[in-house]
Amino acid sequence: MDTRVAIIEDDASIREAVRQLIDGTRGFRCSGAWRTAEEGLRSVGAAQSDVLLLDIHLPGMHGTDAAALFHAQWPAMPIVMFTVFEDDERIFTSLCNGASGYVLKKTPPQKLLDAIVEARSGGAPMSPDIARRVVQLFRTIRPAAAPPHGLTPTEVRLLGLLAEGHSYQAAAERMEVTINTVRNHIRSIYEKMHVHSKSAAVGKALRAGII
Amino acid sequence: MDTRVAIIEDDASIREAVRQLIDGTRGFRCSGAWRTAEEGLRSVGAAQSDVLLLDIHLPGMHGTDAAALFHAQWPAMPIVMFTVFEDDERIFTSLCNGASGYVLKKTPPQKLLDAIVEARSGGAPMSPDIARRVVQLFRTIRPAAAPPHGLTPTEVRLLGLLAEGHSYQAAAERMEVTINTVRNHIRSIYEKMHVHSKSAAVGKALRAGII
DNA sequence: CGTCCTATGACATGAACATGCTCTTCTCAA
DNA sequence: TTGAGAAGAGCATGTTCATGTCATAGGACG
Repeated sequence: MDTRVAIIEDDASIREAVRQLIDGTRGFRCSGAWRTAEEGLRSVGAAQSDVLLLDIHLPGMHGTDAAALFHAQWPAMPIVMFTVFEDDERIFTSLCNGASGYVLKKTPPQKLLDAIVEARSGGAPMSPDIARRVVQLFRTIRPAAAPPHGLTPTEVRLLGLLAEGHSYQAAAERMEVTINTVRNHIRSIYEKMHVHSKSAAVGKALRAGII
Repeated sequence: MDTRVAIIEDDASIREAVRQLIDGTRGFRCSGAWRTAEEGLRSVGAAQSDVLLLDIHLPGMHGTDAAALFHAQWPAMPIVMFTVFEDDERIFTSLCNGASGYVLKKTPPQKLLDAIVEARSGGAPMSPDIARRVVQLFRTIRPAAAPPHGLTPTEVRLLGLLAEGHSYQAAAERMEVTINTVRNHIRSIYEKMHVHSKSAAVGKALRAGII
């Protein structure tokens, strides 16, 4: 299954260039490209995207704010900020608002594709400069460390999809496995978390900061 | 000029393997390899290293604590944690203590060399899993502004019970109403929240800070 | 004084879930 | 190199859920 990428970018030439890069690469497909966050918010859900590329400087709502709305509505869809800005404020806000990656527009095409793949597989793609700043920002803050949960990455991803409201069948399609495999993962999640229902697992996972 | 790498790692076989990897690669040179942080602290300065590879599980002082001492004494020398641990606590402590990278021991040799180069050039090399965790830690410090949700107190209470894993029947008993009433409340919760399942409602409610 | 909203209760039915088994493949550490 | 653990896949069975439709009673509001 192709990786479906949605793009929100106001500069038409950049937008089309990225779209062509994505549609022109095996294994990738552009599921939609919009000029503003507002337009994307109305359409990106229907587009069933795996990853969202989100510009920051947009007409209307800023990308940093839009990230929060997209993340609230589709928490399982990784958001990769795609911008020229590399100031701490925007990086910090974006990541706090739910973005999972942050790549600069000067990133070469292949690296951008790598970042999309990394984001889809649950990673956190960042341009080197950004990664450095993130680590530096880290030293200035004190987030609460989550306790170890013993869940595998697959199980965490599945939990995320369940929290979004997916059925077993829908989650299986997203994860590209059969429903039986999903059942088994759920089974081990329940064992590890000591729960016996989807909603209990989702509740516990969110409160524990696992997802 | 070669990139001079110092290693602190208690496992002799790993230590020697890394030393050979580094010394066997053009452009890299091992400037020293020690078994404990204490030994390293006495020698690494003289060794004039560009990058320090620091294990966490060490006899004597832990790598996470040692990072603070190394960073205080040689602030310009990037420290890359090199470990099997990927729990939030150790990641968090290491980065706060001055480490600028965090790579897992399962990292393939070429990637490890890449990480060293990236660290030397001011970057923040991190294994994909680690980068993901770092970004997730960021999200925990988001100041959540609770938007109005339109749910009645009864509905919120019911949502709380569902999030704890109660079934309709169990929730009905807790609320001292019949299961049919619970069904009807759930129905209006779903309408207001635009969801169609318990887990979706619980997921959305927790992320929105309703419960 | 109607009427909108909330809370309450009921019945029915098809879909989704929870959990009991068995099985293969792969990786990694002992 | 063997064995444990994780991921993946399948099947069966009983339970719970999601949603349709219908109904009564008490506040709130203009």
